Amino acid sequence: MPQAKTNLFEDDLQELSQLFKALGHPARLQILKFLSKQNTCFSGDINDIVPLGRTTVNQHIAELKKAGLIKSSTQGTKTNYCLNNDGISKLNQLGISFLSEIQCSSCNTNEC
Amino acid sequence: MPQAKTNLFEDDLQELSQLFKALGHPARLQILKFLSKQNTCFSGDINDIVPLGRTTVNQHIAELKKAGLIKSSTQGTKTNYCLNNDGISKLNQLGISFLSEIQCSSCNTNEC
DNA sequence: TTTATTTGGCGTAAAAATACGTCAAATAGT
DNA sequence: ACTATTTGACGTATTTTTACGCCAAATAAA
Repeated sequence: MPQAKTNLFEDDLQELSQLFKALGHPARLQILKFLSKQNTCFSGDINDIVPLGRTTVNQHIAELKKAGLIKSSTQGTKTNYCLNNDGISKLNQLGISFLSEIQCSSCNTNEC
Repeated sequence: MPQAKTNLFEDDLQELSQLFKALGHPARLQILKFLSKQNTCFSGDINDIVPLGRTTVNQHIAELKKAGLIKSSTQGTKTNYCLNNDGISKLNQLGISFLSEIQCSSCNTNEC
């Protein structure tokens, strides 16, 4: 049985630091910023704007997803990524103004 | 000559992600929070409150220092650490409310 | 049905972060 | 002068992160 990994730190610190960690890479900030501009949820050609290989970008995307900051839906071969209000609202609650502009209108409706 | 390491990302993204990265570990958040409570700048027995070995804590302290979020001064064998308004104000500008309470009154005067 | 696109998954190399132990210097206390 | 404290510095083992290349599945296009 995999041990429950005792938390050395209080849960809120743990959670908060996870959020900050997710923001701790320029590529990921760039992706979030980009997604916030495309108020129509855009596909994974985030690749075109991030100066890194596709695989690497995918990894960063996966991390943002894991952190609950973005989500995805598939349309054919393409995948649409958009901001996840669940996570973004956490940031807003923290008052992170850098991302205050981040509100994807078409997200969290049903379009993506 | 060590090459100037071309920046793949825009400077503001780079700088911002560095800040977030510094906040991306529970121990470092704990330290910042602790320092904000001790409005009298307190010494390096941050060790007592962080559930990690002394050397490790020192490393985290060093990172916070590198990020410009804290600073230190020596008194005898002891070292006083306190928040560095230079860095903290950056956070405040970002609107990070978690740390809004962080204002070390006696810091940045001359007491530490 | 072939062929091209778009992705996710897997493996992996290199670098960075994390967590310590040990040691040595500075200084405070006896 | 000797001893104990408090630190920073150094080395190092592990783990994570970062960055890719390659392959395979799904679907769109020819």
